[in-house]
Amino acid sequence: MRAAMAPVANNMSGPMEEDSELRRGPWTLEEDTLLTHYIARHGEGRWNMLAKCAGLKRTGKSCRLRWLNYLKPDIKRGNLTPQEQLLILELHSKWGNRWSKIAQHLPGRTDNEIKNYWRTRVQKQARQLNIESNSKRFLDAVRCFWMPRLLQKVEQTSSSSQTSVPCQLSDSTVPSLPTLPPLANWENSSSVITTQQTIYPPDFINISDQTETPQHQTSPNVYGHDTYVRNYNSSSQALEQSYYNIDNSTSSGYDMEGLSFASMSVVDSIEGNWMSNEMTDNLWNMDDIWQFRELGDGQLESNMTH
DNA sequence: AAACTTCGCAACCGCCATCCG
DNA sequence: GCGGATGGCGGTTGCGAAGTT
Repeated sequence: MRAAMAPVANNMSGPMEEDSELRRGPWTLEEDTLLTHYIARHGEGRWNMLAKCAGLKRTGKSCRLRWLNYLKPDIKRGNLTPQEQLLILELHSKWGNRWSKIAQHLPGRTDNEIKNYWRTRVQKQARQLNIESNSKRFLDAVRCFWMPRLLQKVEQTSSSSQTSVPCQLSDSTVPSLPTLPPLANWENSSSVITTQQTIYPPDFINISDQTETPQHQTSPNVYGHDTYVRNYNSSSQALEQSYYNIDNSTSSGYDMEGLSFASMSVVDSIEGNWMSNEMTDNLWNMDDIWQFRELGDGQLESNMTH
């Protein structure tokens, strides 16, 4: 789909006549062709000059953006795969809104696309949960629920179709398992959850930028990837036990600083729900596994239980 | 089927850093 | 060292499509 901003010419006149010829809004096929051909011959860079020499009535900035976000041959189009989504979540937890840096780890994806994904999908979930999307509560929820599910989805995808994993993850860019816990706050809360020391295997991932200190330091490696996945692929009960010492018998749920998920048995429902999804469904998002409704006084209940 | 709402995303804007004469 | 040009980045806008009422 193309956004169809009306082509607007600057309505300046007189001395600024040259500016008035500058086009804005959606690019035409002709413009795309001009830009593509020019870059094919002369390469990119010097965008203002490039725009003039190519005969484009566009700013250099506009040309650069059009090329980088749309025309460049290695741009990957289509829905983000679970792998890519997982990677985005992981990297965002490390680097925040540094979209271009995150995009460097997703070949063929642009910072703009990732930014849009975050705003339209991730922040939407935060809104639905009535949590600030950059709050610790939301990040914890993402780590503890969304990312593990994504990981399992990744596993299912890769095992069911070994032929193509759209996201070409190198060893250095394999997504880490959720940077789970900052769990300190959980332990300090009245949560019925007590956490085990390590919830994910840092070794699974090795995001290349080793010079940066993750926002949330990880625990020593305990699980290998296989173990981690096995835990997920085993019964959800075992899953719960392996990740959280959840006392299902004594509580209908747990309270995460006011974020009350319904009983953790919701995991069963959640899995049942998205395990049944078509593996070929590329447009897989959090909605599939993470649907809550408000119960009032800030409490949330998963729709999966219904 | 029409009106309305929400979603997805391309494109723009403004700020900042770097380059270069 | 200075200042303009350029490039890069994150935030925001606005429109058509899709979905809902």
